[in-house]
Amino acid sequence: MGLKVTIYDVAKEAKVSIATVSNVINKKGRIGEKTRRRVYDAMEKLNYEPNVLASALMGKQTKTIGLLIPDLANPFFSELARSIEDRGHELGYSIVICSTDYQEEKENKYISLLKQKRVDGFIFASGFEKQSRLEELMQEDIPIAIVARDYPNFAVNAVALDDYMGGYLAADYLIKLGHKKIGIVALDVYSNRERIRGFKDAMSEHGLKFIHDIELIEDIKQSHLDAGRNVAKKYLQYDDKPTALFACNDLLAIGAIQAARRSGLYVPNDISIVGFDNTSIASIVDPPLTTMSQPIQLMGREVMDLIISIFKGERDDHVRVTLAPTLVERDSTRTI
Amino acid sequence: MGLKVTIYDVAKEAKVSIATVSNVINKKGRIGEKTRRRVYDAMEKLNYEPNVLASALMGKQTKTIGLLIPDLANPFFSELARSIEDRGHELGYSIVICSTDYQEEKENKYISLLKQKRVDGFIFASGFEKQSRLEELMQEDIPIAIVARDYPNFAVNAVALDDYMGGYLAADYLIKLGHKKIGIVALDVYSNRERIRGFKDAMSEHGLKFIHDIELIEDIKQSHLDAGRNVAKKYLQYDDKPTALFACNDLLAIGAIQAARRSGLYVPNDISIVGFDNTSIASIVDPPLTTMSQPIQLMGREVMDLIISIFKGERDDHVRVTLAPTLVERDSTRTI
DNA sequence: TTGAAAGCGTTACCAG
DNA sequence: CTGGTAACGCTTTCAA
Repeated sequence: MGLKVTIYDVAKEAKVSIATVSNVINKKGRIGEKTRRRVYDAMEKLNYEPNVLASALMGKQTKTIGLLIPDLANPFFSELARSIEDRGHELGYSIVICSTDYQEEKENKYISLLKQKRVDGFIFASGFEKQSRLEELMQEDIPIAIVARDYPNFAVNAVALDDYMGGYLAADYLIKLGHKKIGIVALDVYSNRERIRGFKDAMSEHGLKFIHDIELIEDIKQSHLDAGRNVAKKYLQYDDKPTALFACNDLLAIGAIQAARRSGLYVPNDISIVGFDNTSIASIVDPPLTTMSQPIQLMGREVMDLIISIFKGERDDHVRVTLAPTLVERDSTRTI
Repeated sequence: MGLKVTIYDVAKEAKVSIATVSNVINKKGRIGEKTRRRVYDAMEKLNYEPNVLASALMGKQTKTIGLLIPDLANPFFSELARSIEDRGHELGYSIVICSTDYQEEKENKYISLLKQKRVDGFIFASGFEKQSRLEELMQEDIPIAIVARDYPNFAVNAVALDDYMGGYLAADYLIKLGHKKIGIVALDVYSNRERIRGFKDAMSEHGLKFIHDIELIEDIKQSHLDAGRNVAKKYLQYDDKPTALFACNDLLAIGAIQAARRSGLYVPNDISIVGFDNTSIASIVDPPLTTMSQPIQLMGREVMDLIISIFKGERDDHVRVTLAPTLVERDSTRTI
């Protein structure tokens, strides 16, 4: 009475062949209504659970997808992973999650491990991902999709945020609030650079430009909180200090708020700060953070749907889904 | 040149039988040094990756573990999942994560799904888990381990926090700070009740008792932030209001801080607040939260090691690992 | 409409 | 020390 009931047991119980059982399970071929009933009853009675391994061996899907993210403990990625998981389960897929810590070595190890386990495909949620690694997988005909990260000039299925637009909207908002002297707190990664580009363009359109050099944070692995604090601190030491700061993620923004407070400045009275991502902590901190919202739920859903459509062979061309960010206004900003 | 290189290809390349190849892979039997080399060379040359599915079909492990948690987007659980994932990977296991949202229905669905996929075992990180469901799995001889949740009077492998001690220590700390009138913000779940029991006992030892009735939050699925805010608000409306609040998790504590602020009270000057869990948000909020720390890293590591030891058959008795919480003092508390 | 038999890629047992 | 060969549980022709 254990795990050991196989398709043979069901066949015997229903007095049919295993082929028939297999067919009714997979709804294939034409099967008499009576036999179908008998088979279902037998499965029910024996509490039969098909062995996914065996059927996967025969070429069917494992119904499992590998998800590589930089760090599951980071709220942005855990929320994203959750939304991917949700949509995956809806569609009958399990997700195995691997945190790469932005390390190429780990990434290679996980990819190889998951390949051996015959996952049906990979979702890469930002991180290290050498382009060559992706190309290898595509060569081997393993479905992959990218989320929350863009590979410019590389044909790959991806759903990404319109980072440029996010930066543009953030700038637009701040400028409308009357801010002219604005500082940037950002990491040296592609998405952040895009956001800055959008931000800069919006400023230009209003005849504004940055009064201080932008210093990108190069060590991506360090605490974003600390990094944000440090960069903000520098800005606050200028004689001609900015009246607003645009931080390229919420953690950075919170670090900036802390830096301000430590310099005896009040947010938003003395300085406005806008973040990026709208992770759940944005509404928890004090003051609640005005931030550009990434539609995390939607992104998760979209990548999942994207990779499924690849499974189904619905596309051999490559799609790039671009989602629009929206501004969520809270209390870390004010008119000047 | 794809995924399709099998043990047969390796055998042919190395001019040996597949049995020999299998043996060198699994380091079984005695094999001549020369043939071993030839096999290794062949595997290397062909870029052979063993098919885990096939070997699992033969009774070997899938090297995959199912992890059921209430909600991956909750920082406590994402941090816990991360630590489990880390230890798992070190030991060669992949983790498939399922968020149950405290719903029995989802839980059943995931358990059945993962059984079909032949995971080697289950880790249950709190949540719904009917005891009967666990018993079923144990009957079927599927290894299971519990983490961050205790089943009193039920023989199961578990690593849990000493909740009673956590409550006791929190009370002890607050009392030493001079607080006598203390309120409780907690959920109506086993762990929280234990914490309160410890808290109460510590108070008794000092001849203290609660001046207001404790109202547990019954709707566990609602936003903890809101719930904390509401409960705290009630306390703050009493004429004889408490000078300190003990919240049974960090989110609740943050809700309490917000309630205080909205009533025009300053933390910690007007009221001290201590949380529980020491999730990463505890150090981010303002004021940084004094909280009982759960050793999340250690818990993850311990459950993983526990379930592995079950795989190895190192124990047929049941173990309960109990970890001690420690107080992390930040700025949400002060002497009275 | 149903069933027999040939795989899928491994491991395990038993000869040689 | 090495190699046949029978499983493992399922899907898929191809006949009947």
